[in-house]
Amino acid sequence: MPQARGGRPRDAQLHDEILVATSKLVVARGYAEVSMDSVAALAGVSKKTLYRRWPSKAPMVAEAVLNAYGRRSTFEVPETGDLRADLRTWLLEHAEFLADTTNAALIRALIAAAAASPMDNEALYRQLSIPQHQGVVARLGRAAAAGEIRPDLDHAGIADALIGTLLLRVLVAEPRNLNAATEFDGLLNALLNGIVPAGQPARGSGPPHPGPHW
Amino acid sequence: MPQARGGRPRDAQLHDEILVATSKLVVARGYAEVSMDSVAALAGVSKKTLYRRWPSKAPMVAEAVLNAYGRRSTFEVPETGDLRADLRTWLLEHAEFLADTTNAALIRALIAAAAASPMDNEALYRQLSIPQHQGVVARLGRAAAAGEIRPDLDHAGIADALIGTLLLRVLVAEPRNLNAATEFDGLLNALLNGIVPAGQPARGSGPPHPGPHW
Amino acid sequence: MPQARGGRPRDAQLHDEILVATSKLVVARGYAEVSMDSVAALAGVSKKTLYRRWPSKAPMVAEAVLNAYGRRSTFEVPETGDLRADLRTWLLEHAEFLADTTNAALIRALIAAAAASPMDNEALYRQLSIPQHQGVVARLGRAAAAGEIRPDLDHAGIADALIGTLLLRVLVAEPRNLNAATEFDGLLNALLNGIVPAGQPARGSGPPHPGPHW
Amino acid sequence: MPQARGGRPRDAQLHDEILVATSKLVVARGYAEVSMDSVAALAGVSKKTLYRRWPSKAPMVAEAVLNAYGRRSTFEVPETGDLRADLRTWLLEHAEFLADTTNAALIRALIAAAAASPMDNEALYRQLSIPQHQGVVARLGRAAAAGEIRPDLDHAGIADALIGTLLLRVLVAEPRNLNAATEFDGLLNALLNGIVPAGQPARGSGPPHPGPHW
DNA sequence: GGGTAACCGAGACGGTACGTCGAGTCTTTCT
DNA sequence: AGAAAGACTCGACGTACCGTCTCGGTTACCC
Repeated sequence: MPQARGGRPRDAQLHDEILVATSKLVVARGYAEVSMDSVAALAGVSKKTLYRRWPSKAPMVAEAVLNAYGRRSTFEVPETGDLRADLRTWLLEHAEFLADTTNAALIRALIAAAAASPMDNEALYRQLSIPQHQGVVARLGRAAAAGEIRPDLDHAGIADALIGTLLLRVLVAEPRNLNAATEFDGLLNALLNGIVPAGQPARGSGPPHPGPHW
Repeated sequence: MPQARGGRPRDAQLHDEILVATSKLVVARGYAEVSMDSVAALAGVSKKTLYRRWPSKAPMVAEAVLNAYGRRSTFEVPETGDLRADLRTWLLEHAEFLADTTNAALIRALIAAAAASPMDNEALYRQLSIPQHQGVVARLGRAAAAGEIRPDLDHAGIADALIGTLLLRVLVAEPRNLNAATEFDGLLNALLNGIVPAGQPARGSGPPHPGPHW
Repeated sequence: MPQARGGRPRDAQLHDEILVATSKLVVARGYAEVSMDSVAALAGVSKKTLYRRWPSKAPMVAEAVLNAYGRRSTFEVPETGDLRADLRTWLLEHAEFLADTTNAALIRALIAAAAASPMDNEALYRQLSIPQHQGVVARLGRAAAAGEIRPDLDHAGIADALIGTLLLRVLVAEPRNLNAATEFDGLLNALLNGIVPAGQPARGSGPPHPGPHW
Repeated sequence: MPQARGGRPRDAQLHDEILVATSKLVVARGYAEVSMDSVAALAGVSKKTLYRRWPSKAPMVAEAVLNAYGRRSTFEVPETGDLRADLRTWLLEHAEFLADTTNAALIRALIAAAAASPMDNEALYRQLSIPQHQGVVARLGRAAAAGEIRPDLDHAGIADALIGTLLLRVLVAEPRNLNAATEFDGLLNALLNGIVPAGQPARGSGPPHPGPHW
């Protein structure tokens, strides 16, 4: 049996209301401009209640962002049978998602929150990236099982490259972001078909995988 | 142009002392925990002097980080003639650099500084990533000129993927980071030789770009 | 021990336990530093129980102080037939009582409680001072009836002066308090025998009261 | 020469503005309802500035009250040659002063401040009472020098009795305060002419003073 | 070589947010 | 129904940091 026999239980509904209020403010004003008082006011809650649930502002905002983020995006990699098209669709969906001011604000707030509490910033980023990572890895796994791609690939490494590309785009936020499609096509072209000319394997061909017979 | 006719000139040496003090504190405590007062105290300087040189905390920290970063790393892509080996060397150098807590802290601080002043965060990131970006693009360009790789590639897209991978690693800082080599080999294997089986181009291969004739 | 169905049996006992806990804390920390939570914790009682019995902190502390005070002192004015000696004894008893840090702390707490709830501060002070006031007035009344003192005196005014002297001593707490005896003797000397020289009534002697024929 | 070579000096004018704002709020709302924020707002000052000058609320309010009090009342004992009339005038002036809501509020605030910081509450009361004390003692001294009163009196004890009477009146604040005159007359009658009948000295006549020849 | 203009250290200042705490109320479960 | 436990609102507390300003005092340039 659990502890906590007596006493009024915490209001579970408040948890959500606080997170929603927090993410609204984060989107509207950015991490630094969100104060605990403003969150408390918007959520109709006292600061004490905030601090009962989170030790400080950073983890509260982090949870709010993760919560809002998870609510808005699943972004499972589609599965039409055409891997290139599926990955392209997935990348474009993300690019579009991040092009939305609201969503970009959330991500930036998470970065700020992570910077403010260096202790757990790894965990924060991981929570953000792992779902996507797993989605890509799973899709590649199925492609491999279907013989669509070579069997000796490091799926995690490829997923990291794709996610890293997206991450770099959020942070740098270049104006050329608008035509994300051609950039992604360039990457996918390289990745799918390889950089080296078709019949000419790169020198010192990759030790860890069973080299092909060329 | 005749600026500053009269008056005592700024002490150029102070500039460096301040930047060094700032980067020390950033490494030790993280961006959020570094206060202007603490920088002033450690540098033996008044706050006024700080604000005479930088408009606010974020650009000061950014310059300090860039300064410290530039002092420690050049990381030009080597050129042995073996592209795979060269990129592998370059990736590992960076991974090793970022595995040092001090350096990772600097990068994280820069990201935090950028998040704190969204105005110029693009410029900040670009200052950090562009040198590396250009290095990779130049190396790919020379490889293309030498016929070492296919001529129709989007070098910028590939560079972004590599840099993005590294960026993701700093932020997420997974424990598996220790054996970066195998992950990089996986990525390079995919990138160099292509994901799809050797003789079987992916379906719908590269529509938007002038597809080659294979 | 048979108790009622619902649960008021501890009623009376709890009351005392709370008051004792309160007065302990008041003595140890002073009025402002005593929190309802600390009282509840020390008394092993919930805050709700406190508020079931008193409307707020001030009256609770007031009752605790009055309770502790009444338990420690009666201080009836003695009646040996010698008024000066009796008043002197009474004054010294009080001075000694108030020289005890504990007791002085109680009085100060009561004053603080009264200041905190100006509504009923009169009642508070009166509860504290009236018993003493009545004691002095009664003693003076009997002295008057016995012809020991002049019949035309304002006993209440004299009592106020004596009590006021004591009150001033608690609050000011001068180091010279140690030899209270001589100060009291000085006051009693003036009060008993008069300030003006024996045979020379003060000018404008006592206009408002029916002056005697001297 | 004093220390504090460098640095911007404290703005001396702020000191007064803060004290004035504080006493205004104290009069309007009472001690407990005055917050540091409200004082800062009314004085047009930051909280930091308040805490630079006073360690906490209590001494700040105390100084403000003492300041306002000293500004409003001198209450030197008049000197017409008629001691009884002079003391009567002085007592009535004080009673009238304390009957004013504003002034009573100040005194009560001082009491509350003293209760909140038990450390220096003695000093607080002393600052309040000493000027008055000295005034009465001085007046009595001159009366003694003029042969107006007996030479063997403890002037301090008498002053304490008068001030104590006033203090008791502030605290108890009885409705009968309105006709303070008759109460004071009663006290003065007793004090001036003595309690015991003219020709009949009290038994056990006061040891410490040179007893008269009865 | 005396002015003057900008520098420098020190630190007060306004503003704003932080995280804590106390008073008093309310809601649960247990007895 | 009364009691313990403890969550809840409200609002003040005292601290910290940012960026500005004001001191006394120090250089450098320029006339």
